Amino acid sequence: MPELPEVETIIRDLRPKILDIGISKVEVLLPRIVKNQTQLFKKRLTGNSFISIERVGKVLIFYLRKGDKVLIVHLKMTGQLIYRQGKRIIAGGHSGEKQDFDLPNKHTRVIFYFADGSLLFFNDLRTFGYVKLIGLEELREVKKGFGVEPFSPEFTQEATRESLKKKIKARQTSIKAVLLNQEIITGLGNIYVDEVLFRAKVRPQRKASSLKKKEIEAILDSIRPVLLQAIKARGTTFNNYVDADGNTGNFVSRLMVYGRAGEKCKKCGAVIKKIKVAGRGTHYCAQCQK
DNA sequence: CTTCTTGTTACTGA
DNA sequence: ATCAGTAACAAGAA
Repeated sequence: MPELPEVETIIRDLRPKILDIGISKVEVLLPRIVKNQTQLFKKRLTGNSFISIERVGKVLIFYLRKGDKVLIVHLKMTGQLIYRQGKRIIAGGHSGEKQDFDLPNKHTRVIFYFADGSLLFFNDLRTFGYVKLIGLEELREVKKGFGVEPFSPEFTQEATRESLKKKIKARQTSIKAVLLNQEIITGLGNIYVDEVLFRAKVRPQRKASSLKKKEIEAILDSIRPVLLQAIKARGTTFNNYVDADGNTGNFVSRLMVYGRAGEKCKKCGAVIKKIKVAGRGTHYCAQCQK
């Protein structure tokens, strides 16, 4: 499940590899993934090149040298962007475990061919993800739909914090549902919401409106540290995620609650519980979190 | 066979 | 209009 740290890791990996390299060919193996715009897709990308890559929440934005469109990619649950230097397997690199598989494979949906012989594969087992071209106007609309970026300068500003506190207090649903809502704060998904709430010592099922000022502050203060640690570990591979080199992330061993139901809390030894909140599997320590 | 997995959105009802 | 809750999507694992 790629969330902010995983998407950020992929972008950082891709930048030095594919920027300003000509795109010589594009292959679409599943038209649904490019919103059935295969012809337009090929026409706009072939002979073009990516000049920069940005991220909004969990969405990747690839800016193009030519034309007035940008390419946006959402990995949803099982999407992957894997870069290969031709057919050669890239040795070493990062610390994650090497996923040595052949590409393309049956989950490959789109292939980008670069002028230097390298390849970028968009793989997606469950095909919820997408790769699509949108105009700058639509890009503005997309960006508008997202809330505050945890790593933007404004995130720590007093005015933003006050506004976030107010928004959270006003919600009549669980704090977990609030943190999953990309329109308030962007980038958190099921794994990191559970981790943030553990760090903040707040139970996920608590009603947002019931939280004390100090508890909301603890939550806001926990977001950056949790995400930073995860980025440092190159993300969390729970089942499907791999980075741009096809390597798994290393954060699983550092998870405090997610995926640890029935195991002992690393802080207090109590058994980690698993319940359903906001329709999602939710993990917490009843002793550490109140 | 059933149940579970999740990011996002469509839909429903308040 | 806004908000909240749930089903749906897809494909595989257990």
